[in-house]
Amino acid sequence: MATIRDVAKLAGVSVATVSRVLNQNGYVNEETEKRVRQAIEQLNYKPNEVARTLFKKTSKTIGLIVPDISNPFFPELVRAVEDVTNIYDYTVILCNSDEKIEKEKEYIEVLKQKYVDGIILTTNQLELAEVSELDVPVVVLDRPLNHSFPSVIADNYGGARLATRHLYEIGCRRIAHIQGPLHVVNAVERFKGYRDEMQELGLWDEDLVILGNYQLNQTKEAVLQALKEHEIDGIFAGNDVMAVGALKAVQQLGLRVPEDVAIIGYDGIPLTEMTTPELSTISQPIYEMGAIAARLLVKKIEGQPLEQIHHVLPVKLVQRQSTSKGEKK
Amino acid sequence: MATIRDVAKLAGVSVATVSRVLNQNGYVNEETEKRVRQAIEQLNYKPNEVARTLFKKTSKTIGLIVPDISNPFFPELVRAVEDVTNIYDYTVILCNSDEKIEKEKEYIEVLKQKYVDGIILTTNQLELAEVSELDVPVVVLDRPLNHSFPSVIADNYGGARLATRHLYEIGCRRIAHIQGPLHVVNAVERFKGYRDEMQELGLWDEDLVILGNYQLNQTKEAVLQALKEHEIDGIFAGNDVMAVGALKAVQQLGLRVPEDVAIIGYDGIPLTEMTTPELSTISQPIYEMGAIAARLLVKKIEGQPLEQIHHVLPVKLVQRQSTSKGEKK
DNA sequence: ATACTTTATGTAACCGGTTACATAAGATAG
DNA sequence: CTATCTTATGTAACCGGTTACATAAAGTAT
Repeated sequence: MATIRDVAKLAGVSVATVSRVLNQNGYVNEETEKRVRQAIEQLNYKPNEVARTLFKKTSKTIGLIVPDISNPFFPELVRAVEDVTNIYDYTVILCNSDEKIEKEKEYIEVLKQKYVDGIILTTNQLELAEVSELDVPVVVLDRPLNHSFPSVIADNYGGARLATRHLYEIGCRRIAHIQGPLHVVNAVERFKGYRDEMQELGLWDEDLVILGNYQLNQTKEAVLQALKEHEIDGIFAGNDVMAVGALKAVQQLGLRVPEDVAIIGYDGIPLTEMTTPELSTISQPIYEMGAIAARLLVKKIEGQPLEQIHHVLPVKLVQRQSTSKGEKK
Repeated sequence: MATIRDVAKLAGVSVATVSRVLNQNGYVNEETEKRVRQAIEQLNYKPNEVARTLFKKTSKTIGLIVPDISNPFFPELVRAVEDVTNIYDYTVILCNSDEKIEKEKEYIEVLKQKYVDGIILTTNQLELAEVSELDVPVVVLDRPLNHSFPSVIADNYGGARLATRHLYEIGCRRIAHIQGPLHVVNAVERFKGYRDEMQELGLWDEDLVILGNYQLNQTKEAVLQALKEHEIDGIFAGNDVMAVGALKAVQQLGLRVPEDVAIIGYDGIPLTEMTTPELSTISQPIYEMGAIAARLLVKKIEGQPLEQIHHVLPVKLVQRQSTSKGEKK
């Protein structure tokens, strides 16, 4: 691997001049520049990014901490972050935290030691104190953390009300909710939206709340149980995977979707189009969320002012077969 | 941020001694070590990984190039790589190539400039010449590239024969194959397995080969077309997503799965359990593939000998409802 | 003609670690 | 008692870039 000193020697100039050519700053004579570029070409010289990082304290790398890339909600988010940061020449270090605070802390430490320029965090557990100690730019994605960092989230509460109301409007009156893990802020927000809407509709009944863990099988079992114990004609699942679990349970009991039990999920991942019947869902602008977070982070890194710190993106109802009963209004 | 010199000053020793304490090499007096550790504690000193990288030329970082993390086959693979490399204290830079040779080359260049210790490549387009110029350890994952690098792949050819034979055994005689993109080596291997098995069974008919692009909608359209033009009672799809496309097409025509048309996919992603009927598939040990590749890479980086360079993992038939016709044998 | 600005280039310190080499005291061997 | 080894520590070069500062020639204003 050729170094800048090799180039300098070959071109008959000092390293400073080569550096000036590379970075296009300072004064360099046209002739000299040509010679330097030739030397670079000839040696196939590529500047060492690590040396540059050490001096400049900026690595053109960002950290992205997600709970689990295998959760089908995240790949698209990650992809968006990668796409956008790449435009600005950043690479992405991917970290899976499994929602474990210990892993998050460890990763943050490692990322700092590697001089990442910024971090996008998808978490809801890290304490304000911990995170604000960070001296790197941070953007919080998908989970409201607190108000000191720029954030990008979707309207969980509103989406939940929308889903609940939709089930009501197609005729459901005994609407159950499969709630996600209680330690996940978004799951709680969605629950609140459901609860408030149900109360407003005068349909609230706490027996209709089913606890899920965002996984297929556990949800299916929980829903089987619930369907046996309570009368239910609509299910609002806290995410799409749990909606599939509900679908499986309903079908297993020989009930029809949506005629006997209508189902709506949450997130709008591609999976919802693959089931039979296709699942209605509250669709979040997943890619856009990632893209906006990435843009915010880049701006923050580059010291540009942010016009808007907190972004709450709208969600939208996507009605498919699982809530299309014809006209039972 | 405290540096090693700050620590040295506070502890009243030289930087060399601090370095010795940190790296546990060379001689250090017990008393001295205690003082140094105290100083480290007091200053909350964390060694600067970049400076270390510059000198040691190893970054404890690897690059992972995949076609597209949004393709549901890859998240689990990525997760496995992350899990395993993390055990050995590596972090992972994730790169999406979209199977574009230009992006791959760019990423490889950037990764090298960042002194990554190794690269895991999921590609089949990069020429031998290009890749062997790399002076970093490389492991090829999921796609056979050539024989100069360690590789981890699953038995695509065998899996395809298995799938085809399975359809035959449950009574199908007009077995179509949805082939993946022709530039993807795996897709071609699967096609060959299908073709050879069909020929051996005396059922080969080239009209039964449908070209898919690994996507849902295009596949569905192609299958609708094929079902109208040809008699078909079994479909072997080149991946699971295309199997869902086939399922949609069959159902849209009012045909029953598996009674009228049996369907089997390939990959074994979680999606296959979420459809109705659940999809039979050829299951690849996805997580294991990623884990093995990661272990190979770490070994290569650390200069350990590899007992085995090329790993071809077995696949297995997972029979579910989409190929369970009762006993029409 | 003098003073100041612009252009052009080089020297060397710096970023924050690691380590080869030098030095020296105490332990052990012959 | 001297030679050699082990233990302990420091000095300074090094990794490969960037840049402050110095120097000087050429251009421009007064």
